[in-house]
Amino acid sequence: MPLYNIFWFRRDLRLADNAGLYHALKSELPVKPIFIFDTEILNKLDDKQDARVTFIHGVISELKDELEKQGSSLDVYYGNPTEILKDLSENSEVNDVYTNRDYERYAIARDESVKKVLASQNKNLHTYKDHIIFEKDEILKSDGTPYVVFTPYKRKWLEKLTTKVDESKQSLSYFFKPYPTEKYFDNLYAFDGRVLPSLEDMGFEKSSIPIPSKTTSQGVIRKYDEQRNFPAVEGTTRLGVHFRFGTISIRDKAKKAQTLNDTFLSELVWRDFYSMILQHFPKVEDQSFREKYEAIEWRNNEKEFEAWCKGQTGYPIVDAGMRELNNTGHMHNRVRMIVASFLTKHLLIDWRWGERYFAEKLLDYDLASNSGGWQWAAGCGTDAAPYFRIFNPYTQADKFDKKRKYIKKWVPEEDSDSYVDPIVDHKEARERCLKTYKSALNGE
DNA sequence: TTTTGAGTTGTTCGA
DNA sequence: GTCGAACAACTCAAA
Repeated sequence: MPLYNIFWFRRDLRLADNAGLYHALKSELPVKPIFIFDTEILNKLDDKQDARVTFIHGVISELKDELEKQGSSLDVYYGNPTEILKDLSENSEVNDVYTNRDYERYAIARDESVKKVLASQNKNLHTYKDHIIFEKDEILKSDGTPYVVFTPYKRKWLEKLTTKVDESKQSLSYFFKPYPTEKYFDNLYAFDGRVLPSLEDMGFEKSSIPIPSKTTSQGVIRKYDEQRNFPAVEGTTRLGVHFRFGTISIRDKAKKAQTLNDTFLSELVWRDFYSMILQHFPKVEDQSFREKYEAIEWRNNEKEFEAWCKGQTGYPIVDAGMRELNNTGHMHNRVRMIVASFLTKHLLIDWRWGERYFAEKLLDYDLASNSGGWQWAAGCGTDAAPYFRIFNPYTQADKFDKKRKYIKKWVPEEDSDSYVDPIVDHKEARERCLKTYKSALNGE
């Protein structure tokens, strides 16, 4: 019986350019790939037709097929990762476990306990950077502390790209270089994988929400800066869900962004920025980065929250966005800002309520970016919009959906009697918001 | 240590 | 219709 290493897939569901898989395959021993449907996460999902579960299930099934074509397979488990890896580590054929790093609070705790369990068998958990370009301590100010303002962070991030780490002659940044994982497929362990549990086995049903393609036309990226603000146009890449689950490589896309469009590259820097913020300041998961803002007296009216969720606020651009989200698991970025501003400022509902709703619905939900974005909108974040910057939903619609194509698609009744009246008056809500924020921040 | 310049995505008002 | 200033001071980054 040969000794082998385990490669544990998590948020890196691909074979190409996968850092941890590459390192595992380069180790001396054959590699057995595994995936775990984590009950700690799945049990918290209320929607039994969660589109992300359907998506992951499909991806895992494909991954298993691909590995079988390589003469190997994928062992898929359903349960608590620490318990499963404890059982596996007691097998004397298992040497070490390889995986890619995950930076969320739950994942960090989970990996710590897995590490302990493995250590009790004198086995190691080897972890690698794969999900982002730069980790939290790779981009720091000259005094060694983290940036909390985006622009200087980005400057340093771009500078770092050009640093020479090795002597290769390639002009491609070292940090964008792909891991030639496929070259080492011979080192995959030959075995018959366990039977893949069905969605129903895990208490879920197939969702009918389609997943955006992972191939984006170069044209979209090339014109990203011109077109990204118009929700009626296919001007954004919709790659978020693929970054989230690692079905594409961030290095590969960053490399393309570098040559095709600075603004798109900038969005990928934002992704690293908010990941870095979450790593250095884990509290931002559910607390305002700026403590003063915890003093805001949210109105938190549940009826109004429900109207917002359902897209029944009487503000066409807001309702269009929420209905797009509810129906597709996606919302255009410009509209995300508008609905977030509306919830926190017009309705004075705690940004955490909105953040949780997005977490439930968004295919591309990512804790770091989601809490970063919501805190930006609420004004309580790192680099936040000043609180008096309150989006006017009418002006935003005129500017970015001039022909009302997007609005008409989701709110066809906007001009008819059947459309709900505005839930609040813009001017009154604006003044109420300014007053509420002002008194909270002045400690009154 | 002090100083200086700057900060994703806006809106409103009045000239 | 267009334009600039005010919004309200504050914190951060870097010299």
